[in-house]
Amino acid sequence: MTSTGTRPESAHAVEEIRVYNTLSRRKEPFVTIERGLVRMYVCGVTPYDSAHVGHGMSLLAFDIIRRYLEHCGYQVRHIQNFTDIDDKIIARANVEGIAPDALTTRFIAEWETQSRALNVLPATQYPRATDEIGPIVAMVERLIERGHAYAVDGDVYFRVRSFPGYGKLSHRELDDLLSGARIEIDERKDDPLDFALWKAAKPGEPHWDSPWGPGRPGWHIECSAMSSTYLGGQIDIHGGGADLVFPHHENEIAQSEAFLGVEPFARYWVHNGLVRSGADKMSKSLGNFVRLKEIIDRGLGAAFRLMVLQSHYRAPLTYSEDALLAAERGLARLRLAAGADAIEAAGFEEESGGTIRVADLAHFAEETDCRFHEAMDDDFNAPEALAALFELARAINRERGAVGSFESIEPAQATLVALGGVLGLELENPETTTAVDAAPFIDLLLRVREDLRQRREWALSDLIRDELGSLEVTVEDTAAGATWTLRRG
RNA sequence: GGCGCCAUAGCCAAGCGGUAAGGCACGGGUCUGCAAAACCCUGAUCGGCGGUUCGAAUCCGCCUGGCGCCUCCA
Repeated sequence: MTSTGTRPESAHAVEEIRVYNTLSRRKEPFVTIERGLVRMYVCGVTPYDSAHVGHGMSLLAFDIIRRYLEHCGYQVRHIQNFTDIDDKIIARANVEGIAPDALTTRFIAEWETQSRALNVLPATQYPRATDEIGPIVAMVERLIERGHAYAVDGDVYFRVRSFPGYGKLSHRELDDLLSGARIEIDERKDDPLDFALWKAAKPGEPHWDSPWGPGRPGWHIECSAMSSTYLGGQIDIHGGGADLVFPHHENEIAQSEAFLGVEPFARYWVHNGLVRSGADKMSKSLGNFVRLKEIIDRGLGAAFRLMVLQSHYRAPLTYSEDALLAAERGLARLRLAAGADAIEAAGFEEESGGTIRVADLAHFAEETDCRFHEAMDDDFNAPEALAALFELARAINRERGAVGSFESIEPAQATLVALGGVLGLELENPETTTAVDAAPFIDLLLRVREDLRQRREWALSDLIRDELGSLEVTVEDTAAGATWTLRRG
């Protein structure tokens, strides 16, 4: 590593970061509870089905935020949960005729595999709701003691009217919520908006013992409990998709603040925009989703990350096959600029007199570094940061063509690779699906072809290139000979 | 019905008061036996109508179109 792209670990540097807070609806200076440490809780998934592009967007958005904070010298304690018990899990398990935990184990494993495939840094811990029943029950008991919750027939509900700040995150009034009239009236509840903390088990359902009888946690409480267990009381960042603002995060605030007696529960509420498929939100309920697996299996994981980076994390992302392929092309150009292979293979001759240009490029790299950090400091504006990297890449490629000496572009390449790395882009190690089995034969074919080219037998030479092309092998002739790459997709 | 968001070139997408980043595609070049890649050149006044301002894509109002949340959801 070079010193390029790193930041001083001083408080001055980190205080330049501004983060948009859903709670205040504005960008705020980022100041952590404890200097140098970020306590971050990001809502994970309910593992009852395969992850789709929307989950990937959230995963990447927070991975990028985390990487940048670490780059700025913070230690990030990152907790991501699995809500591995709820109605959908039970329903799906019943359909498949397996136990709920067998189902969730499968999808959690899948999630972890895909997370790795997308080059997402592993969270510090991945707690599961079913492993945290003790803390959950304790929290519910405490809420009852304090008058914030009440038990009815084995269920326990949070008394929304007991928490004055209810609605502050999603900026709603209780009465406005009621007018929505989409809530089933349950006569047993004090208020229709009261939500379940604990649900009595129905026959055949998974259950745990509790002071209110056998049952399971309701949605929302598990996150409050896990956050408290793994991060202590107040935390710095609580994240998730924009669709979690209400009711999930609103309810979490009510539970956690009522429980902790501390406000705010999370200093920064960060929400990523939702992925759209055409005009609509992509979701399982709409059935218009693309599975993450499809993208990863096609070797387009890094391209997907670039696609996500090209739009702001808070803005909705319009997903399309075209956009994904466009990102793949862009990624290839960044990698070309970052890589040393091409220049060596091309065997450009050293030229003197490139000094001034080299100085220009070095200077440009410094400016890029500045622009990159300014963009990322401003609420993680990755599209702007990435734009700077693309311009640097063009400058490098231009320089390479003009001067052709590796030494002249190496420092700029180091900057490009370092900054790309901050965004989780591995520009040096393309995820080539190296066909080790076929490689010797392809090399042999190209050697023969080279001989044909020497004899100017273009027809046969082109035939080999075309045929290889139809076999997903792209052949490119350079000044130093032919190169080949295996196409993906 | 309530709350909120968005509308920028063919597509994706930044900018959010000082006169439009970037990516992909298209077209024209350079290079190449040809091709590919790379590089160079080329394209928008920012949904519509008013208003505020010396100045607005950026602020305010109205209109049109679309989306999200209010029910499971990253």
